[in-house]
Amino acid sequence: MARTTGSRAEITGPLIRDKARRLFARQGYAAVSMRQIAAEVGVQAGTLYAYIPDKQALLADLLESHMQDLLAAWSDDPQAGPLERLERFVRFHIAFSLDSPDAVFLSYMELRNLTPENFARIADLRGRYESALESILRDGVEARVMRIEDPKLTTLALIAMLTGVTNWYREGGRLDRTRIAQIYWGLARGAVGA
Amino acid sequence: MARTTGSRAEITGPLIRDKARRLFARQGYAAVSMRQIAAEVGVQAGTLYAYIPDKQALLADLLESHMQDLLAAWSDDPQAGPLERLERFVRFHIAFSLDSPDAVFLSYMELRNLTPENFARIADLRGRYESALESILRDGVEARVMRIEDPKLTTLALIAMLTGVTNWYREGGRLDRTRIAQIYWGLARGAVGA
DNA sequence: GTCTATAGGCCGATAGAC
DNA sequence: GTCTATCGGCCTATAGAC
Repeated sequence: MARTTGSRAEITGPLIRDKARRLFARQGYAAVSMRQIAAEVGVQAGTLYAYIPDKQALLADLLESHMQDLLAAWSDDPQAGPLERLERFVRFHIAFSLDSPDAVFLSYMELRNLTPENFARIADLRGRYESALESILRDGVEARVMRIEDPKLTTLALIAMLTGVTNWYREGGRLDRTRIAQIYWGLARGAVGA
Repeated sequence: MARTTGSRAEITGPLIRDKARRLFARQGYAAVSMRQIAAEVGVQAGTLYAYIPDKQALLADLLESHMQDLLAAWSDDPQAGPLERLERFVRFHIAFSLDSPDAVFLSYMELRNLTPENFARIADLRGRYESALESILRDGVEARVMRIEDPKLTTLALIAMLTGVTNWYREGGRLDRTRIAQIYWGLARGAVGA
């Protein structure tokens, strides 16, 4: 079966998502036009609509699949002690954030540009991720290896602190990834009173 | 001297800034149109241009005056001990953030939509604020009342953590402001190893 | 699968009346 | 100081050719 001239469907689909993710993260969803995305991909604007229903669906898809990836990649170890589990969470979150800085940045920056239906679905996924950390903190308090005034607020505070890494991290900067993770783990451990 | 019919210059100017700040914070700079701002203010779109040169200048003005306010409001006490100074900084930052959540949110969300010239000016102000915290941390390490692996990274981490309060705080929520400040101070104190 | 062309609309900003 | 009217441009999304 002959291929249509110029057909590159196998790469165009993922490429649209990659380029859109990058542009949305750098300029913001509303500031990026479909023409810009198309130009980065190397197709005409109309072609994008063979892959996505509309711009909103593209954003929702990027955010939802990021949250799904994040949840799928995280696995708690209920056998381990709370401090060990927290350390794993911190290192996991930092590593994931540094591997996918655009997706992470986007996912906590562009929730407000989702339609209510899309927002609800993605906020629910985010809530599950937060719960994963919160349960570690509650177990740590119960086991008396952590001192935490308010586990819910501490969860949000720790995630905000860790996610902040995407605001300043640049490849080849002063600190390497292992060192950064080490420093953040020290901060988190201290914050929970361990 | 008779007033021009409908003239309300004394309130229109500040009102434009107030409404723009709110809209930019909620929807993002690029997603808000001048017509939307004008509608909120209660004037026609053209009228806005009697007060501001263009949309970009409006954003830059909001961000710059916020940073100026922040810097003017913060006063360190070099006589006090590092821990006392850190506590004051944490409580100040939380109080300021809860008093002006839109401005704070905007100022760390919309830097990317500034022109390079505006960005440089405002990033410099932000840098001064970060330096205020960093010098406290360095003094704390020197006085051996804090244990910090990397004062620069810790500065950014703490500010990200504290500023995160604008992401979830709602008036009349579960925790009151004093309680929130108390909890964050506990987290910060632990994070710096005190 | 991708293109060209375009519809229909909203955008930022300006000109000039009152 | 504010209005109305409008310019020129860019936007999302679609239609139809190849």
